[in-house]
Amino acid sequence: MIEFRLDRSSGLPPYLQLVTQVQEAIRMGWLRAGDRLPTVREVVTSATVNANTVAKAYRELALIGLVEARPGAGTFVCGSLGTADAATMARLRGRLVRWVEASRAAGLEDDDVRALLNSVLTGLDSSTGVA
Amino acid sequence: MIEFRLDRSSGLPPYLQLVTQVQEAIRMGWLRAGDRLPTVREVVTSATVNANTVAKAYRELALIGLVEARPGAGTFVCGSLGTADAATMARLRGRLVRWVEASRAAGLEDDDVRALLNSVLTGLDSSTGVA
Amino acid sequence: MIEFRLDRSSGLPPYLQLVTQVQEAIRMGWLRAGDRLPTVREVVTSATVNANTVAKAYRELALIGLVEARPGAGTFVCGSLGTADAATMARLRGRLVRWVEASRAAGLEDDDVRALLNSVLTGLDSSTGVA
Amino acid sequence: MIEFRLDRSSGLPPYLQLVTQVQEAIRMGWLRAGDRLPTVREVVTSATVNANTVAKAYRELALIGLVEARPGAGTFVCGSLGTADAATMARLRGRLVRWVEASRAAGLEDDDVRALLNSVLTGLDSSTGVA
DNA sequence: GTGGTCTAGACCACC
DNA sequence: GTGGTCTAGACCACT
Repeated sequence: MIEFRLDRSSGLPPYLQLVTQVQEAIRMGWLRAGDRLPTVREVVTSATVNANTVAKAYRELALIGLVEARPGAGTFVCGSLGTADAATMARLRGRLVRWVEASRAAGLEDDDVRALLNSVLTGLDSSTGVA
Repeated sequence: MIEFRLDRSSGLPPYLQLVTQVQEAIRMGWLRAGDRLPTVREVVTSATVNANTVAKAYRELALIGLVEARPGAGTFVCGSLGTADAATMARLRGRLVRWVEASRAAGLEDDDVRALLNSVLTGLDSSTGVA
Repeated sequence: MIEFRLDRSSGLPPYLQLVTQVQEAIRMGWLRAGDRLPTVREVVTSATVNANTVAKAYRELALIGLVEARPGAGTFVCGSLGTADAATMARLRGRLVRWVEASRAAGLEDDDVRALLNSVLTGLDSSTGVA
Repeated sequence: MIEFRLDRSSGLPPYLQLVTQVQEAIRMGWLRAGDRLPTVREVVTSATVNANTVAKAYRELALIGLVEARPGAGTFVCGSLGTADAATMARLRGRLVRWVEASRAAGLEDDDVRALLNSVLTGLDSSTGVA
């Protein structure tokens, strides 16, 4: 069962954090079609957030088609966000874990690591500057 | 000179996106103490954003102490976000670039890549589930 | 400018009525890309509905991609629901108007007319019954 | 015997869909006074809906006076929703069928067709806009 | 002034 | 018990 963690200081709206975490869990294969999400009321108590906020997140996931709400029964995963096969994912994850360890050993904080990945993904290069 | 990019659909408030981008540029070494940020007016035209929004972002950066506004002259970087030395950074970046290439070759989207890094940074593992 | 009409006794949630009416207006060509929807607060006063309800409807339209919300500016149509060309639509509408007139002359109420269309669209036939 | 079809994504509460379908069947002449509705249990199995939901729909129909529950025997149609005589109805239906065929040939979807009828019934005209 | 989000609490529909 | 909607009112971000 997925467990939500809300970062109140991130600036990202709580309901979007919930949406993102479900998407990531599906991406990572932690949630699969048929799995049940925690009930709105469970999230309310575990994440100290308002029921409407959770409902909004679930509804948005339902609109995207990732999730299906069955009143009286719960909310169930019904879509997928395709990544690679399990073996490939494990290999990539292993390489990434080692790279993160090296980065941390070099003194990088998590935010530095994220910034670095961000710059690589957006094609920004240290030689050209930012443009 | 840093060039800002706003993602209207990210959910993150524009002014926070500006703040983040300056921080990342400093982290990456693209901006150093003494460098001038673009004027509010320049950002307004290049990023189609309201002047108040840019001013708010600069004010926030000044509060953190990363930036200093010199009336009449502009806004200048005056702090740093320590990472590693240039050589180490280049090496780490090189490894990361190759890893990203491998990930993309395996069919991963940018969001998949970010989710994967996120899960590694937060210590979440595919074997343990989400907790 | 579209004007909303809410039917409190229809059983359809008010926010869905708003969504539907915008969709229909776009379908009919009454609203086109670039047109502005009434502000949330305008709808609140004209349709005696809560601001959150209107916001929910607008947000749903934005998620579908039919509409774009520009904070501080308003909500604007940015998608289309393709029907036929204007001439064809006018011809079809003309035939339908005459058919409706004939139906009403025969004593049919609006609900009868809708039921008839419904049965034709769903392929139900008077000879086979309902199955 | 009427066969119910529930559209889970329509936003209309299931019990109201059942009510509407009985009304439409009566309007169309598929159900007449004395006809028996399927038992609650039959509907439950055929339409994958909860018994309470069916019971609620039947109760609603009884309140309107369209239906009568005879304990131990079943639920029977006992009212009518007057339309025209059979011959007129057949003629109108025939014209409508041809019109729908023309509309579909022109590329209209069912929702387009419904929107068009709606606009004609409510007296909205493409020339006057929406008011 | 614009839309967006969050909270609170109520009621409904469904299982 | 489940999710869904509506209301009310507050605060935020943006133009």
